[in-house]
Amino acid sequence: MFDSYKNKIISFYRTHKRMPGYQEIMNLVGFKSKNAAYKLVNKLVEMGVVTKDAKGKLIPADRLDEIPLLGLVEAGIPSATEEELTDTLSIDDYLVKHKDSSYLLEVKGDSMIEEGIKEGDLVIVERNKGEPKDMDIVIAEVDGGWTMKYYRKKGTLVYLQPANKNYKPIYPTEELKIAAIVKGVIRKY
Amino acid sequence: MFDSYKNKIISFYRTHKRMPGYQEIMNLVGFKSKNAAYKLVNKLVEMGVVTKDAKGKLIPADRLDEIPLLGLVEAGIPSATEEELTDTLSIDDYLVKHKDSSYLLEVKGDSMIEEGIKEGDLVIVERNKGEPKDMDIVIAEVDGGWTMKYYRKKGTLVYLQPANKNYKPIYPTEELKIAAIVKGVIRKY
DNA sequence: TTGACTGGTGAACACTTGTTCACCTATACT
DNA sequence: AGTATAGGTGAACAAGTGTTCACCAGTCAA
Repeated sequence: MFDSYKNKIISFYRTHKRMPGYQEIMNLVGFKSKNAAYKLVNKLVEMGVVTKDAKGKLIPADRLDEIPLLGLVEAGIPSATEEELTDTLSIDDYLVKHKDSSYLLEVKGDSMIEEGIKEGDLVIVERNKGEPKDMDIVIAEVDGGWTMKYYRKKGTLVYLQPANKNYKPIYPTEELKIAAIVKGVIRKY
Repeated sequence: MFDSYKNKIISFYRTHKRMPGYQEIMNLVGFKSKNAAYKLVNKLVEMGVVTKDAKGKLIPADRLDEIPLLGLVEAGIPSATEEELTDTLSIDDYLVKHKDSSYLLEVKGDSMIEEGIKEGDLVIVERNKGEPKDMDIVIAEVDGGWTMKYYRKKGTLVYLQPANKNYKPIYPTEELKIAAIVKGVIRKY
């Protein structure tokens, strides 16, 4: 009878992509007084489900966008009852630092298979981030086509190395165009 | 002089986690009339940067939370100027279908290395999703500890198979507790 | 029984909301 | 010349915003 209130507000946020106002909360949960909604909200704030900003407007607590991070696989998954999980993580924020210069690319081929990047995976790449370091994974142009490889730099020698024994390193004949540096990998099953 | 307006509103959303009101937009971009903000907003709506809901309130267009999906690695990265990218993707929504039963676990060890899951990766797991299928990757309890393995089911025979030649399959002696099914993998560089 | 909470109603407040209309430039194009 | 047109100001509107105060019905413990 109380978690129900919470869930209604959360699902309002999920569908409307914004927080409800107090009158909207009234209608949402069936109160007849705006103040009842006001008190309900304050309780949700104390619980950390939701936050208010400087103007009192509701903003979603981090937790709504985030997913519980439970720890190591070895530790297993705690029982449903003890929901005292402190650590949560926003996948978006974890993977993407600079939203304006980040892009997703779909992986074709198996040239990075030993790095754990398989065909069909998506890689998050960041553009304009200066010179890559040795062993960074980069998107580079060679012979008019684009590939993903390790960026290798030993002294003045610069080349591209696949993560697959079956392929040979690529020593660029002309200039080596680096389009972006790979910052993350995501795979869906 | 106009993209600057757009960026100010977007960064307001990024920092405040909600859309500004019209008066807030005024102060944000330096207008002296609320109506100027109103017209600006309507232009942004036509551009698809932002949307209005039934009550006229602003809600972020999908694009703000999403990241451009450019296509295959082979296709490379389009030049910065031609920003006509239609396809965008929300990493969160892509990976997480049921937010309430999804959790993140950190991977230890190399037992799934041939599946491209390395130590330090995070896996997104979903709980309570019924019986796993053959070759699903699961979090299971064996001998009092938890591991991640392939769930194998051949007729009545059920066992756990690692994705690493150096390890042997595990044939459960007693009951096999499946805690969750792995739905995704994320890795940050 | 008394008294303290808890959770709700109802009304009031100053302010912000989204929206509309009339007016005022500039600049660009015939 | 004139005349559109894009982009801004200013004022007004009803409705919703967050917040506060007074009040009231139950439940719980002393």
